[in-house]
Amino acid sequence: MSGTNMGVPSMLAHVLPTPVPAAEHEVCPLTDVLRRVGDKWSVLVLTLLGRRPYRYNELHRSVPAISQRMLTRTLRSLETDGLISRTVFATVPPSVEYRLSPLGESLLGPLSALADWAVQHQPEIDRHRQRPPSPFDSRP
Amino acid sequence: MSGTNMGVPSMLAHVLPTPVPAAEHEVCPLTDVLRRVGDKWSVLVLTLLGRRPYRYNELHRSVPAISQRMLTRTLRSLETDGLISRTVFATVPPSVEYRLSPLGESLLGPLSALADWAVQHQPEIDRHRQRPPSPFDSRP
DNA sequence: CCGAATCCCTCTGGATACTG
DNA sequence: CAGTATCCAGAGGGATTCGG
Repeated sequence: MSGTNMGVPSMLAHVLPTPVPAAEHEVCPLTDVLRRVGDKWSVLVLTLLGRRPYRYNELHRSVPAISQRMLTRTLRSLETDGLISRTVFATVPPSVEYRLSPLGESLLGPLSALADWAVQHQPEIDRHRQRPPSPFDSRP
Repeated sequence: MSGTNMGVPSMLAHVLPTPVPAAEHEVCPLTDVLRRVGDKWSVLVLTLLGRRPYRYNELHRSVPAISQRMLTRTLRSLETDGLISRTVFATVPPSVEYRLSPLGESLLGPLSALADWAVQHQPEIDRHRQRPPSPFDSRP
């Protein structure tokens, strides 16, 4: 699945219709996914659910920093996109189980590849960020 | 490079210190990259620069929908993180060339894998999104 | 040609309080 | 237990204008 790196150039060709993408608001599927899971909490939740199913408060305890509001919103949107499933058990008190859908599981692979890249190159990125505005790289 | 899917669970383990990540504002390297490149224009610019170097107005012509302000901002931040390089040629009129850095090129691989996933599964996601709030999946 | 500066609007996300 | 409802601050992003 495109795992083998065949040389870098134009590997993203299929998401760039033409050299000049033309139309108004580009709907790039890649950017769509990036923004989808690029919010503050989705990756964290997906990663936890990648291990095992969780119940709502169980997730909340595992990620104390998230507010109830944002946890709910994150779970709802992940469910809306079909990345996770939500099952209500009509017990007393009620319990709700969240788990990764097959679609969500299939996303973990590519995400993991990106995560590998991230941890590997973060030092280099950080070095660049802390570098002052650069004394201007110009050539006559 | 983690391309082979070894069974889904805990593939992102290295970005999850413990089951309970603890501290205040989690600094997840993966989320950091996702947000970095998940803005509106970065992927598009990176993809173009993945083909060949571009000059400023050349990029602007290739992506008419982007404002000068956002193009500049996008290029600046990509440069700040070391993903692209900026070279000023002191000609008249002046010209500025942007090109992918080696770091930027190394990112295209993982991004491309995610792009493949995106185009492959987008129909399924769209089907889910258009599905009404679901008649409640509950079990006693 | 390659930007910087300003204004303004929207969307994200946090705090807090309340409910079936 | 598993959420909703409100309010509010800050970042993202567009339009427009000006400058070296």
